Amino acid sequence: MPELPEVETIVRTLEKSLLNETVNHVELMYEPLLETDSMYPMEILEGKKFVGFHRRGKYLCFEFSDGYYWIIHLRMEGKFHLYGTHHRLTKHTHLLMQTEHHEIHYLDTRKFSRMAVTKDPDSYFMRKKLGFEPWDTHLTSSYLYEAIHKSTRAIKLILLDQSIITGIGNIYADEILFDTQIHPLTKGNKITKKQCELIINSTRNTLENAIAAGGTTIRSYTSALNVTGRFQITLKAYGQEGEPCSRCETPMVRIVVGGRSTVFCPKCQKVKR
DNA sequence: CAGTAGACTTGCCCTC
DNA sequence: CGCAGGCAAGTCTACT
Repeated sequence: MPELPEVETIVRTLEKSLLNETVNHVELMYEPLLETDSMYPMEILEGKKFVGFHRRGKYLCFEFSDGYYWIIHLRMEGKFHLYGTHHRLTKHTHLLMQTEHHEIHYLDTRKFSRMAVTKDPDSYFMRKKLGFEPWDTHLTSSYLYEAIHKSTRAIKLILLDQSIITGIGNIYADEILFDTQIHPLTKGNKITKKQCELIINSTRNTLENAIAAGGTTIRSYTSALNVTGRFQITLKAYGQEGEPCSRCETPMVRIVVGGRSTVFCPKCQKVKR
């Protein structure tokens, strides 16, 4: 499940191989992956050169010559396989892109991911209503407090709301709440300004550590391309139901918050209501 | 307007 | 063993 650290890892990895390569051929085999309001078809990228590699929230953004941008959201299982020579396609390979020295396969077993080609990435991301990047200097405890102090929603759902802070998914939301010892059901209007500061610091630390480790490896998910789960960070909350809390040994508990599976320590993360 | 619920998608796991 | 059903994820749309 690629969240911000995984997307960052993929972008940086692809940059090493693909910078300045020209696209010779593009083929989108499963057309619904392209958003219906994409400004251009995938084939427009033929003859264009990879000139920049960016990330915005959980979106990958490849910059091409002549001002084109290919933007992709991997959702659950979108992934790239990069080959030096021709490689056979699998039934989950939905896009093929050939450059001078590489063959890029895009796979998505659940066909859940989406992509678009545009010349105006700013307005594209504007429409997605993304909040601040975790390291944006505008993301302060005052901003976060103002954004949530009247909200009746659970803090867990607030962390997943991409319009406030962008990049946090279900895995890191649980990790951040465990780290800050905040109960996931705590309402936004019960979060103190001090806790807002803790949340921001923990978000940055947690995501930085994950990026340094090359992204989390969950189940079948491989961090990027041919790089498999060699690196793996230890998750203290997500998926740890029934395991002893790493702080106090109390068995971790799983609940459902807004339809999202949520794991926390009932002793360490007491603050509620 | 804020908040919630359903749709989308499909492989996997569990129960019957 | 086959099958039905629940679950997982992030985002968008529709509704209260």
